[in-house]
Amino acid sequence: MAIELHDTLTRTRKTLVPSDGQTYRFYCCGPTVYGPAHIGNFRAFVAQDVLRRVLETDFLAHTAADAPPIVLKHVRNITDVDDKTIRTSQERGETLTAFTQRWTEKFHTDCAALNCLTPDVEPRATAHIPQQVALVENLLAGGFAYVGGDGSVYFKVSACSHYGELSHLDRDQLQTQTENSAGQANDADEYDRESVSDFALWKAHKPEDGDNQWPGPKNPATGESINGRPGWHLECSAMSTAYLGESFDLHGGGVDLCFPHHENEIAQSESASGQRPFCHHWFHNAHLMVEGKKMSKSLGNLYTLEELDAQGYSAQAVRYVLINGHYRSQLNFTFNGLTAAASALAKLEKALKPILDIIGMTPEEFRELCGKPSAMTVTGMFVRAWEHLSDDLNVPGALGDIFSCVGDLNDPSYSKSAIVGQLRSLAGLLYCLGLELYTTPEAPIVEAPEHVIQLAAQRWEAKQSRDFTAADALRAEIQAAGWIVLDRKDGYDLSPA
RNA sequence: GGUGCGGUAGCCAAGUGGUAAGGCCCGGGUCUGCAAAACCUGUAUUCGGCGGUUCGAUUCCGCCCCGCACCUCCA
Repeated sequence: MAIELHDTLTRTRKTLVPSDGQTYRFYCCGPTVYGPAHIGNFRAFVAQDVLRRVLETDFLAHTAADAPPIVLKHVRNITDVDDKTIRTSQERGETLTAFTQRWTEKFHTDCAALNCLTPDVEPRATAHIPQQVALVENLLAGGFAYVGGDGSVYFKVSACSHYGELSHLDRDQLQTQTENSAGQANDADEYDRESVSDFALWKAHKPEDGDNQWPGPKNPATGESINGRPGWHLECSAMSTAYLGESFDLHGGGVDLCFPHHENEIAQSESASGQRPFCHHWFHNAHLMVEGKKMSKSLGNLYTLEELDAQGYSAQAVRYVLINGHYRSQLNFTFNGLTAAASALAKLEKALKPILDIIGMTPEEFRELCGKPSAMTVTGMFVRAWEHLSDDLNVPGALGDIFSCVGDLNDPSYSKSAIVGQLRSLAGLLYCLGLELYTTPEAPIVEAPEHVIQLAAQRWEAKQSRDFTAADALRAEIQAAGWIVLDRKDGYDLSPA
C-alpha cells in the first residue's frame, strides 16, 4: 500500500513516490547549534524520523522483485552560522567552530537517545560557503538579487511571480506587519533594501561579526568580493541542491519555517535553477506547546532531554509523547502525559512478554527484530495499524491498533507459527515508530545487606505465626533501611526501594 | 486585519453518514492478614452551542461561542 501524506503547498494528500523512480530524496531543516535542542525541536526531528522509517519499510516491501530497490536519501543540515551562533560563541569566548562543534555533538547524543536514525548526509553551512556564494552570484546575474544600501545582497521578491505560494500569504498583507513573533519591531531598514519583503541572501561583514566572515559573491558594480556571511535561507537551498539536485522529493520542517524560510528557499532555488518545483512535497509538523503555553525562554518551559532525564523521564517516554499526537495537530506537552507514556510503554512490554514466552523468543531478540527495517508486508491483525501509518502518518491511530491487537494476541487459540507471523508485523510497526522496548536491562540482582536479610527473615517468621503487628513493624524497619519486601505465595522478595 | 488549526469521557487521543479505537488515571472483583504485584472487569445514551440537509449527523452545510498557531531570522 502506498504512503499518503498531506502536502502543505497543494493542501492535498499525495502519494509518496520517488520522482526519479529510484531514490526518494528528502531534505529536513536541521538545528541551529547554539545550545541544546529542546523537545519542541525534537518533535520535528522525531516526526521526520517516523516518516523516514515508514517510507523505508514501504519501499522495501513494495519494490518489485526484479527491480532495483528504491532507496532513501535523507539530508539534514546543521546551521552553524547565524546571529545566535556568532553572538553566543563570542559571549563564551569560543571560536565559532569549536562552539558549534560542541553543540552539534550534543545534538547527536540527544538524537541517538531518542532513537532517531542518522541522516545520510548532514551538511554544515560553513562547509558549503562556495556553493552558497555561487547561488548568490547566479541570482545576481539573473536579475533576482541586488546589492543593498548596506552592501548586503538581497533577494528581490518582486522578481518571483509565485512568491507566497507555499504559505498562502497575501504579499500585500506581509508589509503591514510591524512586529515579529518575538514582539520585536521588524527593523526593516528600507534604506538598505528596495522592499520590506526582500530578504538577505548574503550579509556584508559587520564589526560585531568578528572573525566570522568569508569571501562572498562579487559585487557586479565593483567586481569586488563582498566579505560576510550567508543569510538564513541560503544554506538550505545550496545544500539541498548540492546533495539532492535542483528538484527533489520532499522537504520537511516545523510549521513556523513555512514562512518565511521555506518560501524564501523556493524563491531562491527556483529563480536560480529555472526549475519547478524545487521540491515536490512539503511536510510541516505543528508546534509543541508546554502545559498549554507556547514554549519560550521567558516562561522557562523550554525543556531539554537532559533536564527530563534528570527528572527520571526516559528518552523513550519522550519519544512516545512526541509521536502520540498527530503531527499536524498542536501537541500539548505535559508531565502528566509523560508519565502516561512511560506507563503505556511498560504496559506494552508486560503484555508482550507472555506472548514472547510462548514462542520462546527473549525480549532481547524481539528488541533486535524491532531495530531493523524489514521487507515485511504487514499482515494479519496488524494491518489496521499499518493502514493508519500509511494514511498521513496517523501514529495515534496506529498505536491504538497496536494496543488492541497485542491484547487480542494473547489468545490460546493462536498457533505458534501464527504468533511468530504476527510478532514480525508488530516488530515492523515498532521499527516504523522507532519505539524500543525492553531497553532497560533487568534490574541487577542486588544482595541486601545482612541485617536487612535478617529483618526480612524475622518478619517472615512473625507473619507465619500470624503476629502481624510485629510483621508490619519489621516491614517498616526494612523500608527505613531502603528495602521493600514483597510477599509471594510461598515466600518473599527483597528489592531496593 | 490576513492565513490556518482545533474544541470527543478526570487527563491525553483516534475516528466514522448508521448510532463512539486506544493509552493514562480511577472504580469494582479475584488473590492477599495487610500491602504490592498479577489477572479479570467497569467507566462518554454522547462528541463546544444553536439551527439546517437527511430515514438517520459527532461525522455534511450555515451561524455563533471558545482556544491556539503563523504573518521576515522560532522546529
